[in-house]
Amino acid sequence: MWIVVDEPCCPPLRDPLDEDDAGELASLFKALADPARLRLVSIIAAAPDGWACACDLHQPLGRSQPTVSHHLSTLVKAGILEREQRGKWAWFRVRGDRLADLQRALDLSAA
Amino acid sequence: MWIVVDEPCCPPLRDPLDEDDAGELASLFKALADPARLRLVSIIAAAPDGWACACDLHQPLGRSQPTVSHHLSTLVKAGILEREQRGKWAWFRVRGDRLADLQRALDLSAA
DNA sequence: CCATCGAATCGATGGCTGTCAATACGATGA
DNA sequence: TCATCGTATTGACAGCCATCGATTCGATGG
Repeated sequence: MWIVVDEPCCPPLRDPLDEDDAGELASLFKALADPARLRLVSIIAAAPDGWACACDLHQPLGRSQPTVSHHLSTLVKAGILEREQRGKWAWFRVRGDRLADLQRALDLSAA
Repeated sequence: MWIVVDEPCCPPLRDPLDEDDAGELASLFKALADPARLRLVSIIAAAPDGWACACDLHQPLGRSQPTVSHHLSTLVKAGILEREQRGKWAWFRVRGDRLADLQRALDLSAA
């Protein structure tokens, strides 16, 4: 009796991105996978000198203050925003290097 | 009696990304905000001619067949993958132009 | 027409998350 | 020290989502 081996439909593929790297990269994308957070990054990036005060973010976003604070914290934890305390105000800046990392990660399309 | 107006902590900002655009962009990022989907894109992009058969994707991913099918469908719906039926096999290709769109969207860091 | 096989859909489930009201924290200034 | 104001945290809730087993769909070949 034989084991009949079907011919494969295609050659085997190797995996160039392991589970750990994928998880790390996914958490970066997840930080940007929300309209409120994207608009936050957009608003902050458009600030004259790159720094924006949290007090100016609630109103244009149309979200409550705790919600905005939550999103800012998420973006900081992901490394996309940088936070600085000035008196009783919190200021934020976009970390362009992290966005550049993401851009580079999307270069697998060039492979 | 006066209404005391505090001086603002910073100049007002304009919003360069409206809610609709943000939602559209966010759904693109959301499609990539999962380790399994990132690895799928990575594996498919690494295929010799750019096309990969679904039958070769379950095993390297370590996920069940329905789960992989669900993720592939998500990526196709987001426009990141392209699907083609060949006999009883489903083949997929990465749409580099959509990834390029994402790369361009991250250019707000250059502003 | 039927058996087979690859892929998609269904139903269920556990976990994650975006949101807000209420509250607590922290810095400033009187 | 106390009142004020900006911000963070807590608690709660509703909705979304990744996952899988079971089933169904669809195409192929006998």
